[in-house]
Amino acid sequence: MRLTIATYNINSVRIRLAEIRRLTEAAQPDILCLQETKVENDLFPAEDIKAMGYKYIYVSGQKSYNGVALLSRHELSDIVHYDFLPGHKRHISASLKGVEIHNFYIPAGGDIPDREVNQKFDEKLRYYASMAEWSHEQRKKNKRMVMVGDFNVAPLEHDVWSHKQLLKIVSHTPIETEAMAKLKDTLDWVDTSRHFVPHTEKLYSWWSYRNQDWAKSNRGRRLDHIWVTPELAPGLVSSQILRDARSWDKASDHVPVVTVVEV
DNA sequence: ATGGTTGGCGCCCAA
Repeated sequence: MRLTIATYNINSVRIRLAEIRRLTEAAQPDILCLQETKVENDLFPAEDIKAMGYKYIYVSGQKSYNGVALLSRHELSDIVHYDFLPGHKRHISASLKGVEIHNFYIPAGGDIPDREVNQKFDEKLRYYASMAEWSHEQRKKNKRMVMVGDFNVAPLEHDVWSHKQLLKIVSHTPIETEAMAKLKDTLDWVDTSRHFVPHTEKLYSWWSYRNQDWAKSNRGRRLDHIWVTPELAPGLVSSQILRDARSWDKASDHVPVVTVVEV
């Protein structure tokens, strides 16, 4: 079976329905993983999403902040919510044809890259440590897995517009990129975007709202990721970052990442 | 070096 999986930080699901529709028409994902839905479960716009062809909807939401969702054309099983940071709805997972799909919204970490003075930065690093511990445990299960989401870290030199200028900026500090590398090593996760694009080429999935002309300044970062376990890598067909989505009407500051894999 | 914008909520917080 050929599976198309997309991840999209939509920064409020209720005001971004037109953008979700555009993505579903452009990429036709089987499974669409959303982050920052910013809505409680009973207020989730399920009927609008179902009208786009996503009959199966699984959500873990809260008021105002965070919130994740899995939208699927196929019925999923084994819905699980991890609670790595109590009170924050940042994870939902499910299975399809023996493949586990995990959707994460990893904490952004605030502005100051010092865990002693910034509790949010400490929470982010602890979140990564919890994920690494969890991922390491999965070795025993020997399961095919996909992990997607807004990981809020741009790991490589060319995942940011200026490596040198961002080394002290949260999302690209060495302590964060090392935490992500440690997580990646636990299961030898394959970064599907970089599987198809050389590490020497600039690649971004997020551009700040605070730039007057995002395309002209092009100060992007690659914060959104789709990883697969090694046994799925031979089945990878394509992976694309939908840069054009940044110029859609009422765009999110993130754009979707879409990976096609034979499972 | 600083500030810039967006969304949700409600006169500020998080990103």
